[in-house]
Amino acid sequence: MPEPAIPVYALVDCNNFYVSAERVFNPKLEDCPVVVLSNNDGCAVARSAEAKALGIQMGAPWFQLQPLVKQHGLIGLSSNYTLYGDMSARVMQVLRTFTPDVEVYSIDESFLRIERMRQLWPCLVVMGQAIRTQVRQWTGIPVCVGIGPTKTLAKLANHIAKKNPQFGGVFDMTTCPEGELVSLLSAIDVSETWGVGRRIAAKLDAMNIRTVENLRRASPKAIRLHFSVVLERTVAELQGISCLALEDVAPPKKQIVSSRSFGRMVMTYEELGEALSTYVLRAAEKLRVQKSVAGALQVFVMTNVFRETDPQYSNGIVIPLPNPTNDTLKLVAAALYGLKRIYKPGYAYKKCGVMLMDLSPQHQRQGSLFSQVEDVARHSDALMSVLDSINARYGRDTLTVAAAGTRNTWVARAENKTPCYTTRWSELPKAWAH
DNA sequence: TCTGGGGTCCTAGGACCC
DNA sequence: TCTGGGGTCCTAGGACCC
Repeated sequence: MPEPAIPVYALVDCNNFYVSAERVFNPKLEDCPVVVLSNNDGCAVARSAEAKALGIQMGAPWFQLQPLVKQHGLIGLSSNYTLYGDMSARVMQVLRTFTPDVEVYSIDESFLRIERMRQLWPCLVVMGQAIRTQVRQWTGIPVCVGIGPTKTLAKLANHIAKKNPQFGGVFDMTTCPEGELVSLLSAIDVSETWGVGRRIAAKLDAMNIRTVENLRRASPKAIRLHFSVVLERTVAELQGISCLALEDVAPPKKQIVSSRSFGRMVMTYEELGEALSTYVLRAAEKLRVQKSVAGALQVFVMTNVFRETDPQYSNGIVIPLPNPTNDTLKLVAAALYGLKRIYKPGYAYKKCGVMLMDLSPQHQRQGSLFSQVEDVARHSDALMSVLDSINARYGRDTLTVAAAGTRNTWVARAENKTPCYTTRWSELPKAWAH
């Protein structure tokens, strides 16, 4: 009987991912302070090292950064999620050439199970370096690698690799002498721990737990008493006891949300309805990709909370769908019915959205006593697959629904968006020979 | 003038049942 | 005048993540 393997995890994390993805296609962005902005050119959601050095915080509103544009040549790019999604897929593809045991944790990070790789490489740091080199060479994206006996420690190892250039972008906690580890973890604020957010950090601070090392030394029982089982698990993970497994097959989503802020205030039911229908279209597309049907849908609207002197209103409503569906037309109809119930005239709306809930697998769709319903479902499936294939072939929104409107004057601002270099023939980067 | 979007999990408390 | 106990299910809200 082979011994059950003691796990070793690697966390591969792209450096300043959105900025790095933009730099692959525009070398002029190299060495400049660059931020990538959220939807509507609202806040900075990714920052180059130079931008971080200027003191720009995650989530800083773009309009407040204008002085830095003049003083330091700060560049603000509108987000290009098509590009980032495609670049992300390429990075993950490279990781899979090292091991099939890959969990894509977010658009810019993956966990790898690597204990079996020990036999193939002189040591895991060498393997980590090989990953960095290969990803850089094949995609242009710089990454750092953290290695540890649990996911939580691999995350911290990655943090150490990022913050300490002497490690060359790879840090292996499994071979680090205890003394050195203690001094490294003592220098990291407890809030850097995966699972410790603002609230918990404040509570821990009151208990004199301020560094990762402090939390690692805490008693899991005491932590369970003051917090929940989640943080108890985190402490165990810090102590090297693996509680979180690699999830290499992504479970289907339990809810799908689509919402956006508008480029300008929207007053009328008609315009809100057009925006909402557009979001339902997106959500329904995602729903069909994972082959699910929705049993309910929530609609919500809100005014601009930052304009405190404006009259404020926000509301939401859940619309049950007695026959779970992934038919865009039915979902749009339900959403508009919900909107009618909560819309109040006289307010300046800033945002609305839709959430698809009670998702279940499409093939488990409940049968009906009446065969007619089955026929209708078949027709709906056929129509939706035509819709999806036309839009996949000719671009999103080639085929849409009338309720989504055609003027769309409410769409978000995106004043500095780069081309979809990798996903549209017409926007391929051009190379000029001299 | 301008402040993002999309997820998951856990817990407490109420409704309801026997 | 006396007024149980235990279980399940559901939901809202709070915490976290990127």
